[in-house]
Amino acid sequence: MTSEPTIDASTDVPPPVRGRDADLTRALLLEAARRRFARDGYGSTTVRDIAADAGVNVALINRYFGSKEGLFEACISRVAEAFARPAEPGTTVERVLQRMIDSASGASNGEQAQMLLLLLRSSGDEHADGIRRSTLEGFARRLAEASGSGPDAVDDHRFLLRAQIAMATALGLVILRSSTGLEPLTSASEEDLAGPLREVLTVLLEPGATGRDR
Amino acid sequence: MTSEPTIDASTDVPPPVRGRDADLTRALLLEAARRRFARDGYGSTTVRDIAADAGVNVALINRYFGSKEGLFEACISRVAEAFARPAEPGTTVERVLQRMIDSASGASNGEQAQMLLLLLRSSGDEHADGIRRSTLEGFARRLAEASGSGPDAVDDHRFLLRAQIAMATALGLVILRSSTGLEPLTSASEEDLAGPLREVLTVLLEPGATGRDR
DNA sequence: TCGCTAAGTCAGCATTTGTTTACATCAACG
DNA sequence: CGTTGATGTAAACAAATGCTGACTTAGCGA
Repeated sequence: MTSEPTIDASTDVPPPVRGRDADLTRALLLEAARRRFARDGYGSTTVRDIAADAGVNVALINRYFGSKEGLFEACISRVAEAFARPAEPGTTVERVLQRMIDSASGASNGEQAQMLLLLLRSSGDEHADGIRRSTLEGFARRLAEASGSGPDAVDDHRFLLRAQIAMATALGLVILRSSTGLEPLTSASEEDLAGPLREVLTVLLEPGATGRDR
Repeated sequence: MTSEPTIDASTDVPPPVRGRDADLTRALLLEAARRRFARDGYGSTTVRDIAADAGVNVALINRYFGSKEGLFEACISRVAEAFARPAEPGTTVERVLQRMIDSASGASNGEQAQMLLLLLRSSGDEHADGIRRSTLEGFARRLAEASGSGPDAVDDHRFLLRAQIAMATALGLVILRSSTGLEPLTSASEEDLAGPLREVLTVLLEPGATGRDR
């Protein structure tokens, strides 16, 4: 996301607007913060780190986001928004499953992984934690619904639990790959991971998969 | 931070007059530190927090462990030791599997969960991170060996990858239960979790399970 | 009882960290 | 031009934090 001036002198009106742009500054701060918070956690990240990464003055964090926690909450909200978007009823198990596989087996420092990691970071602020939890619960609920959770309450509960375990697998995978340099997991290719992951998620989410013994 | 004895001048005896015992002090510090580090992470934990939890003077952290990082490393080493212990060759898949299920589905703030969480925390110190990684890799290797990894190198690699994915599931579960208050996962009983967890781990670790999915 | 050493306490230090305040600079507009 | 409001910069402050050194005290053997 390096700012690219891209000189287009052909157009007459728009001057090469580079320099003062509050929206761009906000975006740069948000991206730098997301990366830092996801990688190092809230407590280990300083506002000066973020500002330096974004190439922006430290004071602007407080100007645009009120406080460090405000910036963190803005990051969380963005992730929540991204996760809440594709809640269409037409989603099949296969779709969601493939999406999870992509997220978990993609680049360990990719945007998807960053967002997942961010959902596990806490600043101690209740509001941010609330957004975090409701985002995770919402995703799990959609997952359970897509996996065929019926009107039966008991089965509903069981499906929800299984969906959350599926989420745990994806999250654990991302963490293990990014936070620790565990090998061969970290260097594993997407194809290497897709197979086993699909098996696991299928067992958890496919209604009739494997004998539900005992 | 919270709940300190404050002033109880009325009571005659009860000031917990713990005699001078360096070993006990060290143990108290280690336990408090483990809990704090596991729950809040390294950066969000202050030495004053730990000392207060342990009911011990702050300066003793530096006396007995050199520094905050030294204390963290001591915690990590203890966890590593605990994880390296039962590496007997007689371990069957079922044994390790049951152990993972117990760890992941037990109390979300139990000792087992705390140790797992600690393995995901980083202080940024290379030495501690090395211990962390080698501990995780060692556990995964033993898991792969127990699951029947043969002399074939390719299969070995596949088994190892699957073992690490299994670890990711257990770790993700612990994180999701302790760090976020995700429901119903957090309040789920051990029996609720054991079933699905066993299915997942079996699919990953049982040698002939790959073709299992109907 | 004395004296010594380990264990523990206390106050403060140097630095970091989040935040604020005052100032500088740029762009638009009369 | 000069003004004005938005944007960015620099310095500094107060609190927090890790750590240190001097001091006190308990335990214990001579």
